[in-house]
Amino acid sequence: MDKNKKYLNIYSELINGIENNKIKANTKLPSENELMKKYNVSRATIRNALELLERNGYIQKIKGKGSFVLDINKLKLPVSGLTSFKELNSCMNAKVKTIVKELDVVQADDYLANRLEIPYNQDVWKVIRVREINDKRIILDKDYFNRKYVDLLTKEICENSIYEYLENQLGLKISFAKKEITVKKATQEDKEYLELEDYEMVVVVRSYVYLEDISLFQYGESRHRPDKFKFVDFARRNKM
Amino acid sequence: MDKNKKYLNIYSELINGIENNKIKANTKLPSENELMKKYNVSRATIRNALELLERNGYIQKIKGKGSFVLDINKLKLPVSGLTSFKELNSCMNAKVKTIVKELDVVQADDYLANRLEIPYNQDVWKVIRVREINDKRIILDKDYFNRKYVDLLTKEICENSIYEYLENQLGLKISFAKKEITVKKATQEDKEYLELEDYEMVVVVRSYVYLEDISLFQYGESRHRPDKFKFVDFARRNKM
DNA sequence: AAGTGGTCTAGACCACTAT
DNA sequence: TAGTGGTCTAGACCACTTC
Repeated sequence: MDKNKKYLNIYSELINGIENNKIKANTKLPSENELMKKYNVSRATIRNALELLERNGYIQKIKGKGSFVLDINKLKLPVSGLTSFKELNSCMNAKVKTIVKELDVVQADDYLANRLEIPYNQDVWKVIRVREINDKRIILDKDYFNRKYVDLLTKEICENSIYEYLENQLGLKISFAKKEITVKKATQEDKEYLELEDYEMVVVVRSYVYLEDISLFQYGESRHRPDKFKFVDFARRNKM
Repeated sequence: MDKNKKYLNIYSELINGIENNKIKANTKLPSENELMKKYNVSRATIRNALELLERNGYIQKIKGKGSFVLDINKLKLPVSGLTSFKELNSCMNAKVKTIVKELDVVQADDYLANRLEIPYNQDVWKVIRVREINDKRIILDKDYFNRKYVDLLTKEICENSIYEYLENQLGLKISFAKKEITVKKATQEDKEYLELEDYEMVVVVRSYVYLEDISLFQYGESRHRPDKFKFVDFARRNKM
């Protein structure tokens, strides 16, 4: 763990304290001055750590007063900020299963070429998965990966976490994503794959995911039964 | 504008360049070293400015390479990050109208006391508004404000922007919000106020909005006709 | 007046990318 | 090897809150 990055170590030490309730919500953190002494680092390092805590909704700094610990139980952040399945379902206690319906290399048609910003006919991984939650088929995930960045995908990888494979095995660095949430009439495909009951609509989450070097490498559509969908967002007011 | 904050001035100068296309997408910004010389400031100041640009999706920094300008047209950020109505509808060219259906001070029942974390029976502003987009009643906004922070609200204020009033007239500093997007069966009230056509469901955006001193001052529900709803999010991968 | 976080300076060394 | 952004230090002054 210890990557010799002092501010990250301090950051995670503070997070641990907050999540284990050793540092209580609505109390003050030690001042930046005190933290400097405690960790024997410069103020900029402390500020780097606190900046991360603030950005991720753990604390709120107030000028002249101090850094206040927010109630994470009340604010319950979207855990990762990027992954679709895990992020969109905070149903931690649910029984979850992934069924791979399709796993192919296809050649980009106009639609895909456009979505992935690649030439027509270029190779693309196509992955269609159904997510079962508590034995009900609730989510249909259709994902497309630029083959240039992903040489191989297997059924096993797709049944577990593709992202874990991409990041930990292939060493791809995912940096940001654009997401779009809309509601659409359910298609024939939705009705086939999902247990939609009487619902006529699905929630569609489209994502465009980029690597660290700004290359677009994935386009995905996550289609949810509306009653089971929930998206939680923590947003800070922009400066200026 | 010049608030003597160098990094904010540099930040907005760079934003202007990007938005007016003087600084082109997919090109590199000058290096931090060059920007230091250009603006005659220290590197930390430049880094403060670039950090803001990166956080807001204008650039992507790549170690060893430089700061690359992202295509804002492709990524189209949620404009403000907090306000409900404007943020959730990027229909900029649409004709928009707000109709105030109800504007009262009420006493918190159990539900509201819970939502706003105030004692039972405490005074709360209740505002119910219908939003017309292109002459169709599309959104029903139900907002509740802790009276402690908002002494007076008028029909005129509610027809324009309540937030503008709170921030610019009352000087309230809004700092962050928790939002939750779900889809629910339309209620009788939804059907009454909105032109739902055949849709049986509405998209519900619940927000809890906090001031700079961490006090919760607003709870709101924004109820949307599903076909007109769209939420766009720009998310960065968390460190660690 | 003392303490807090916000801004800023002027250095330094590092890991990474380019060539 | 030279240039880039990432981390870190040791100062300084400011505006704000608390007393």
